[in-house]
Amino acid sequence: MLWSKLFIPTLREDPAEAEVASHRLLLRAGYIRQLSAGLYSYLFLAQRSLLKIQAIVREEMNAIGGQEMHLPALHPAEIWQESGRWDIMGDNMFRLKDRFGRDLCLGMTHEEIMTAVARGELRSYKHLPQIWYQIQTKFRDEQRPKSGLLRVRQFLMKDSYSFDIDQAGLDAAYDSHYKTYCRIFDRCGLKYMPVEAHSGAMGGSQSHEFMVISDAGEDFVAVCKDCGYSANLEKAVSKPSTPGIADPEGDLAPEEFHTPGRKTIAEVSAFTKLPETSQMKSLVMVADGKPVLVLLRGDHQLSETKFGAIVSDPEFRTARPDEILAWFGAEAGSLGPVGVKNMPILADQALAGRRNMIAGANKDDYHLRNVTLGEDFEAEMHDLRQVGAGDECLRCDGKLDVCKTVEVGHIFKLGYKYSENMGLRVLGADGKELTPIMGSYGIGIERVLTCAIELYHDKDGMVLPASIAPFQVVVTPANCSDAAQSQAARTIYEGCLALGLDTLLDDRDERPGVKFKDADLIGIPFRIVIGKKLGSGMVELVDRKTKQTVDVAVAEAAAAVAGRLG
RNA sequence: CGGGGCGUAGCGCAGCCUGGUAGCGCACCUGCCUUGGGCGCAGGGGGUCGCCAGUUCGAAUCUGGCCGCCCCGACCA
Repeated sequence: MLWSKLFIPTLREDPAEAEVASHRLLLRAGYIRQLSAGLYSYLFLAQRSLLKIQAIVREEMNAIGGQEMHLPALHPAEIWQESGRWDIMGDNMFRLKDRFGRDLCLGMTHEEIMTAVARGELRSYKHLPQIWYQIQTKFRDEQRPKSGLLRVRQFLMKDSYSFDIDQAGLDAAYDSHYKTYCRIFDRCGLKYMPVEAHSGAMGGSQSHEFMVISDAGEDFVAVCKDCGYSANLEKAVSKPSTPGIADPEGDLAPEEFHTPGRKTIAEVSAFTKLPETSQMKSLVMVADGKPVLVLLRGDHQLSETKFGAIVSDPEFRTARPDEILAWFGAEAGSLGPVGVKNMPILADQALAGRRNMIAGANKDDYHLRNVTLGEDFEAEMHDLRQVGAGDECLRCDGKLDVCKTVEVGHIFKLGYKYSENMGLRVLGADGKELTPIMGSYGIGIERVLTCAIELYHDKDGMVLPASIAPFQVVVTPANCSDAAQSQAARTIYEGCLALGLDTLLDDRDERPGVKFKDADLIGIPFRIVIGKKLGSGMVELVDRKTKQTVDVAVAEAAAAVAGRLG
């Protein structure tokens, strides 16, 4: 295509509101423009790149028997009420009413709709298995859209759904999606890692996320460099580090001591000259309207995801100061488990086997020493702790790292939640009704592009993988008013097209510097420059990533690019 | 939703404190010039100063309210 005819509004300066690299470059390179918070127009370049990503996704989904569909984005409330998610989704779902006052919503995902299609039509086990997918716009009323295309209110998702007669079938569908996702992200040129994930509001058992390591991300993942264990921090497990010093021996009785003004773990640690690992941290939570006392080792953090799963109330909260005072007779900072009778006590496994620790005395400015779980109080033991960097891997004793990541894909074994709630049944070979088991599998299309930019950029702009770049090569005559250069550029451009390359001809009447800067900014992998060397029949082939330049003959330029693209 | 910041031309910003003509750079248009990393010269177009109200002879500037956007936190298939 001819650059002079295209709308590619590049900016010389960085837009003020863009912080993360991908956001800044998408705006500067003329890929996107913002309409409103979390709503972006995808201009020509972005659309080309997104279409390439979608084409890769389609090819790979079709290769495992996926059948593409197109479903409504506007859904009646009833269908979400049937699955129970009308209430669960809360404010994250866009809701509206039609002219008759009927409740509708904009789809955040399509489990309900796919299941509704299936239950109307799938009658026999012979119809299974099925993999259905779509690549469509999803809507989420995010509390805080941010970071350009990373967290938006309207975005493209490939979501597929598998229907199988039994667990083995689901396992196979899950496994083939896992492998397909690896192929898709490989082809898109991403560096990514599959990690064990928490299945969240989707429900279901097994789940993996496909994560790209990036400071722009919002998810934290624990990774073991030695054995490859990796899991979302919401779910990750580890061996706690060894306590700073061994516990005092013996069957000692709790003993009160004065700790004036020492409220935090760190303050009590400094005051007692004992490491934080010698303390019990007491947190007061409110779940289902009732208080719960949570105990952790002093240096550990509560995993809210794990806690929420145990109390099965996603709406739990921390207790207010007035509630704490009423229940404990003391303020936060002097709380402990000894003598607590009016609420359940949940203790983290890291406290098992520990003896004679420090805890709050439930009396302002006092703590207890020699507190032992199982002797001085009883508690339910659970895994409540959030893994921290430096913890030991449970599988191999290696050290765990914690990385910031962006989620580009997520696969779930849904189980029977939707088929059961929504009445999807087929007849089995034995003539009895059976409930199909489902899986659901998503890919954030824009996030593939965003992550590629986060991973691959330099001071001059994007360095996109050729498979998802809007064009593969740009042909740049240095001086358009030079007829020979223009003519040679045209010839090479047509040669590239003839070889099936996505080619851009920069025929703009601009100075060479402008064209070079723009080409670098929008991230086209190769550039053929026609300049003064044309006199000796040569042009330059420039690699965007390495900036390395080689001279090639005019007649061979197109083939040289094609060769490099493989 | 809590905390912070910002709203002046398409983009980046100054002016506001101390009220009186709306400015700069880039981009854009015309002409000349130039042609290997965002050239140069000359001329030109473009802004209800986020919105509403108030104070004042007079408001981009002071006061109040509202709206929008960004960042941190909380939240998040």
